[in-house]
Amino acid sequence: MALRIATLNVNGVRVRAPLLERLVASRPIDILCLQETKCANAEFPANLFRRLGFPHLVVHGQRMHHGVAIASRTPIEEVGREDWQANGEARHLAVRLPSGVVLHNVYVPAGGDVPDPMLNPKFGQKLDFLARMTDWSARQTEPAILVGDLNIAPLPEDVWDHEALLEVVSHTPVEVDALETLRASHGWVDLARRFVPAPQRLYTWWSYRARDWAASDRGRRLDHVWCSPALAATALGVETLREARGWERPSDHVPVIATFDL
DNA sequence: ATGGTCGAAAGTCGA
Repeated sequence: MALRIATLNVNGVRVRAPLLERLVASRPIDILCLQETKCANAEFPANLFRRLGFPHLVVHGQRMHHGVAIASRTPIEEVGREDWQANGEARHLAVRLPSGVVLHNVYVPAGGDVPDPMLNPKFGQKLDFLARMTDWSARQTEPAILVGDLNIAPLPEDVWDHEALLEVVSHTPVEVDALETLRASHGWVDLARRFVPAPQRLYTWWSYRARDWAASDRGRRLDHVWCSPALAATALGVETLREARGWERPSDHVPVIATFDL
C-alpha cells in the first residue's frame, strides 16, 4: 500500500485554502502535516479539510504564532505532543497511523537573526530545543517517521551559497552540528537526500523578500522527512514541490511529499 | 549595514 505523507509550513493555514486545494489536486496525498498554522484550535478551518477529503484532524494550535496540525484521509490517533521548551509553544504532534507506525510533525524554532545565544535569546532557545529533542529522540525505540520544518539546512548543497550563509541562522556550524547530533541519536534517515543526493542542490524555502525568488534562487532546505532505520526500506520516493512556490498566494515554504510502502 | 515581504493582529512582532 502506498502511503503519501506531505509536510508543509503553511505560514497561516487560514489564508492557504486555495493553495491547499491546488496541492491535493496536484498530487495523491493521504496525510498532510502542517506547521505554522497560526491560529487557535477553535479557528482551525476544519471544514476546508473535510471538503478536501481529510476529515481526520489532530490540531495543536495557538493564537498568532506556531501551531501544528495533521490531517488525514483515514483515521489517526494522537499519541503525544512534546513541549521541549516547556513554554507551551505548539511545535510537535505525534499520531499513530493505521499501519501502527508513529508519525511526528515538528516545527523547530527559527532562532532569530543573530547566531549568538548571548546577544539573541531566541538562538539559545533554538539550540536548547534541539538538545532536549535529541534526549527525547535517543529514547525512541519504535519505528517512526518524523517530518517538519526543522529550520536548519544541514548540507552545503542545502543552501544557495554555503560560504555566504555560514553566519546566517539556519546554516551556522553550531546548528548543523546540533541537527546531526539529533539525527544520529536515533539513526534517523534523511529521506530527501536518499533520493536526491548531494551534490545536487535541493531547497524547500525561498524568502518572500526576493524580487524574483525563482531567478535569484536563493533557497534553503529547511523542511525534512526522516524515518527510523527499520523503515528506510519502505520509503519509495520523496518529491519537493518547487513549483508550489510560484502558485498564487504561496507560503515561503513548499510541500515535501514522501511515499512509503506501509 | 540595510531593506526587502508576508500573516496575524492590532497601531508591531516574528519569520
